[in-house]
Amino acid sequence: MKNEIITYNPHVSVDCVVFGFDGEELKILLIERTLNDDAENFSDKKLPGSIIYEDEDLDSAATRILNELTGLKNIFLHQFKSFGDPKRTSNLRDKNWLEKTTKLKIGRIVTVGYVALIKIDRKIIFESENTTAHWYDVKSLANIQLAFDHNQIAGEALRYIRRSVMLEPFILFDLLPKKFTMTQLRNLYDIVLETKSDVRNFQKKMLQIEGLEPLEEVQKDVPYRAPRLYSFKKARRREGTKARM
Amino acid sequence: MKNEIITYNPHVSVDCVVFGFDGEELKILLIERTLNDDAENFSDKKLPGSIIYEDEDLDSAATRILNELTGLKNIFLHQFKSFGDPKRTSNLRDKNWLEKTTKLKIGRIVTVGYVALIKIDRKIIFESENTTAHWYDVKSLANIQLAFDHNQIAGEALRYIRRSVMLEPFILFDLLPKKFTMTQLRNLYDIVLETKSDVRNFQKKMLQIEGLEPLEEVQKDVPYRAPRLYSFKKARRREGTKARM
DNA sequence: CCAAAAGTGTTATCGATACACCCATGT
DNA sequence: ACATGGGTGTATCGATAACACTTTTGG
Repeated sequence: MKNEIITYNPHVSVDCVVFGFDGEELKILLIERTLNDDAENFSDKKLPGSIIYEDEDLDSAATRILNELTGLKNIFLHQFKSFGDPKRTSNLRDKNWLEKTTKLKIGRIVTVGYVALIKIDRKIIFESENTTAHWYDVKSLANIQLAFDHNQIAGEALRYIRRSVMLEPFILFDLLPKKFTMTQLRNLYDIVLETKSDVRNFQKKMLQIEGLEPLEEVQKDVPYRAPRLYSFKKARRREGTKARM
Repeated sequence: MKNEIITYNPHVSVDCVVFGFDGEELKILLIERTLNDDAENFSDKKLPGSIIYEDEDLDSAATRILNELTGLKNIFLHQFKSFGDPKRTSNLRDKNWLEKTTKLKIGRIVTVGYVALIKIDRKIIFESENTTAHWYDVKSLANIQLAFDHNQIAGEALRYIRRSVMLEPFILFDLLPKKFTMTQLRNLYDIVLETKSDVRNFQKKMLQIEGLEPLEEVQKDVPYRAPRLYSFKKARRREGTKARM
């Protein structure tokens, strides 16, 4: 009876989809997962994520777990969707890995998805005890088979980010260094939204954003005309824009 | 040890925020909860929701549970946010009620929030064994203390719907009868977004929506000039609108 | 004929788009 | 001097916003 409850009762985890931008490609932070076992040795990739603690809020769990797996601190994580397909943990590798690492018999896991946009030069602990974290091209996700349903989760996260960028393009500044050029910003925008922006129109549109300021400074060491740098002093996030008619 | 796991391990529930519109006010579907008990007799209100089954997807659980509690079928429920504050079930009344109704010792519950917009004349089973469902003014939520964190969940649902209406005003047609007047549509729009739309501009904007069609028919039995009726033939939901520049 | 709500058009402004040439720098 | 990417302005179009009088109907 009690045993029955244990398997009945789902566990809850969080998974963090962390995006970065290296100037060329949109990147996603993945963790290498390895299992050395009587049955099998394998190594593949997954999103940073784990089971939540007993007495822990979802947001706090996401922050804690991302920190434990990557060393990242003070990351603004935003919840975007939960995933609860009962078969999402039924792959045999996933089952074995879960039992080894959690030491629990786990019937099913409902996971809460979080996204973050971070500067790619943030210090990440790439190697910890059992895990190594690395940046991968978001593009390449189509060819990588991630653990669990993490391909699906990453895909939903990307769609979520796209929608957010359309509404509030300034969130892209989180992915860029403190000082950046208009071209970098435009490349990023176009990569995320899969668009091709016109250089002049893009400039006009971006300069309307409160807090985006041109600096009296240009990029160094470029083999052509040095582009101007910009920075974003975040004005308080504006309140819910109301449509009026 | 096993016992420890039982309390450690959170349960997962879904809660459904169902909105309707009676022509005057935005309404929310709530369920009366009663507990008659040695300790206390009380009665208050909550969102329709319950613990998910072992082998059940979140979306299916939401559909099933809403049906069980209200008789509603074929309702399009949309997941909008999950709530996992460990204290969300710690109110004494909520604890007692949970133990009585679920017959489980429940440590904590993470709940997944769903919203639906439905026509208010849909047949609802207002009385079932332990529950009675009724429509309440959304306005009045400020003065009703719902069970658990359901005030917060309802608030987030409302904000979610507002954002959705701004982006895709045609979702409002789900709240209106098959034939409706422009004034009804405008009232609804303004109630949801807390705006005051200009009659003429509103008409122009709405008539751009593909699928919204004026009928050769007017409302009957009104003590003034009879307004024209409109209907919405849903063209396939348009695909993700891409921003281009 | 009065009260109540329906219906209807024009103008001004703003934001979005399309588009091409000269400029600064390093080699 | 040349190759590379940087920087800049104008004209058009469509969407939004402001705004007021006449029409229909029931009582």
